[in-house]
Amino acid sequence: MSSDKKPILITTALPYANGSIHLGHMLEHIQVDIFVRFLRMIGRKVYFVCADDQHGSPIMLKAKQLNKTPEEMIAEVEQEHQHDFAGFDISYDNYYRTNSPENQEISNKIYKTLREKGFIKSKTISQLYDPQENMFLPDRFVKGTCPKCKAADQYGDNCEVCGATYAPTELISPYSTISGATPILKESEHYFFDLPQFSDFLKSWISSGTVQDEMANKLQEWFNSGLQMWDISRDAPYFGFKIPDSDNKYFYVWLDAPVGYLASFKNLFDRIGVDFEETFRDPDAELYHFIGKDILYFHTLFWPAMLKGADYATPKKVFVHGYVTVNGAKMSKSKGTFIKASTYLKHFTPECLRYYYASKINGKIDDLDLNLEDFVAKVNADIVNKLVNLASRTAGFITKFFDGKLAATIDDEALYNKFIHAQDTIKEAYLNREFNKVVREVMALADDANRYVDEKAPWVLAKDESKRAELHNICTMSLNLYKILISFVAPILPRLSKASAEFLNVELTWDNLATPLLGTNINKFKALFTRIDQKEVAAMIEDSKKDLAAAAKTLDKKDTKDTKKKDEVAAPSQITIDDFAKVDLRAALVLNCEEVPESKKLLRFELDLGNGEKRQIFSGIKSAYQNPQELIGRYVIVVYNLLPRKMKFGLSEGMILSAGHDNEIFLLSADSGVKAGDKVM
RNA sequence: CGCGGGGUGGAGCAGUCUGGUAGCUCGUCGGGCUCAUAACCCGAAGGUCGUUGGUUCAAAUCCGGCCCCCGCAUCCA
Repeated sequence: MSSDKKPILITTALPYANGSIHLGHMLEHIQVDIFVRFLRMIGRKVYFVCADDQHGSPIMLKAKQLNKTPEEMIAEVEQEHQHDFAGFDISYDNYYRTNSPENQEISNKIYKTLREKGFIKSKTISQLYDPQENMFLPDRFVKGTCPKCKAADQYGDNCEVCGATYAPTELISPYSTISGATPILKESEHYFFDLPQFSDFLKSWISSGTVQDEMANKLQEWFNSGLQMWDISRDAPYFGFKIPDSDNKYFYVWLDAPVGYLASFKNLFDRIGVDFEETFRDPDAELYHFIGKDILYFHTLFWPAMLKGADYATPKKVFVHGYVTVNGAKMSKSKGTFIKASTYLKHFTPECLRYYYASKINGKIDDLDLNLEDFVAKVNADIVNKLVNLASRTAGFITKFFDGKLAATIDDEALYNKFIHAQDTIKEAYLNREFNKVVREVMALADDANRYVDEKAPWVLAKDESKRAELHNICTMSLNLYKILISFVAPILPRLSKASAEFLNVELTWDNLATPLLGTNINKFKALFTRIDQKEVAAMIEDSKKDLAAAAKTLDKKDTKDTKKKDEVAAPSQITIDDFAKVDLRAALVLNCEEVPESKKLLRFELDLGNGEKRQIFSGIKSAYQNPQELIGRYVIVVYNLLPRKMKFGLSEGMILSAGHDNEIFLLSADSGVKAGDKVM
């Protein structure tokens, strides 16, 4: 951390205006907030900004689905996002948006500069085009049959069955996932950012300590395979900024998204009278980005190259962190561990999660496991039993016997000094973003403090009138230790520290850390932190399940709507007997059937297809069969010659016929007399 | 050989860079205390530090092989 005079410019990654904030996002925002609050506490000037990322095809399409304009939708989402972050006490100096005049202005300026300097090339490319929706299709909106293994319904870029990668144009019988229409090839002129020209610059930029060591290999991999030209334009219709001097071309969302950082700073600076250009033209500007490991590519290649090319300051640090897992596994919607920020806040105060995350944040890129049992234990044990207990167990004496006034001396200088000296270790840990060290250190000290109280046994002294002075000193000492500890964790627990400051009648700053509270008055002690209960965790999980079930329902509705539309377009066509003969249907005996715990729809079947042949098939009918074991022994009808499909939970070798409506789907079964392996005719 | 992270008493983690008696919190058991939000203090049990080979007087720590887990490939037949 250099040059103490310069303000530090800090960002969190911009959440996409396509969904809600969840506990994964919160890891980043809480982490940065703690860092920022600490920097402010030691007197550093910090500007901390974020924004919503609001452009791109997914936004446009989702808004359409919801029957809203993109502008309406992003405004609503932005409000929800801001509300969630505020609920966690994230102390941004500004939360802005990419769909803003500032962002357009800066994006254009950067683009024009890059163009003037010869970093923008144009090239005509052929791309799949949806003739019905009149739009070019991004890879993820094209599906078709894999050219290698002939598996059906594969995405435009790679096959999930055989793992092959290919261009969307190679798909056999491709279709648009938006309209269902068959895409056609259409030519279009695109603009490219000439990233390879920045190869040398990027290598030295990365090796100058801007990213953690762990990421070096990953980046090296990209250099080894050679940097590619980056397509920064998209054809209309597109929700974004029109490219200057172009006809119907728009900036790709990832071009203007990081510029959104600058836009947010500019919006803030214009309001508070800081010179934006001067700040960001200064090559020594202390610009720090915090990001998840998924968007490393954009932040360590394109973004610094763009800034360099446009003569802006490049980031000094890009801090990469891992993901949140819950109870050791990826967040899962069906398990209810995909927890939205707003859902969490209905059950717990932000402090609990802030503390838990802090206790595990180590500045590395490891994934962080939110173990819900551990969460409850740690919050209660550390915050309530140790830390707050220190105040709680001695404050009463001060109020009762000394009218709320603290004694005039520190009882145990050595112990007091030990606490004061810990500040160096703690400061260093904060600056290295090793909040887990901060927490460990503070808890070790809290143990010391509780031990001190125990040894001095103030409750014994309280019974002896002649020992009033001693009692006074001990309780004063204890509260002073509490004051130091609570100052140490103030960036992590802003609410508790605020309440404690009111209780102690003092302002908690880093500067007055070593100044003991002597002879001053404290206020009557009230419970500063409420213990949490495992039951509340269970309630939160239930809430998450409900929440997402509701979301799934509305989505399903939308899907049915879309399907209907599709059906109207492609009128029910008739097939020949030959077409039907291609489908090999057979009866099968259910040998075993069980739930797939991680899935919200699937059951796993083990089937006997006759002649000793056994198969595993997944079927999405969980909703109608709460007790899958009851299906064992039944005969079902199976599409025998369907290509196997690799699913998240294993290989599905065929398809079980079923029929249904809404979300309820029921098995078709065979009448008695049928044997496993019998053909349907 | 895609990349990265990890495997330390029942659970969650520190220690690994800079080899030198294996540590913290929770949980369990026993004891103490009763000021405190069923909180606090003391003690005990429990680990061949994934596995295997090597370097070394000495390896959780350094080097090589192997095994397992997780994330990046988003719930879908």
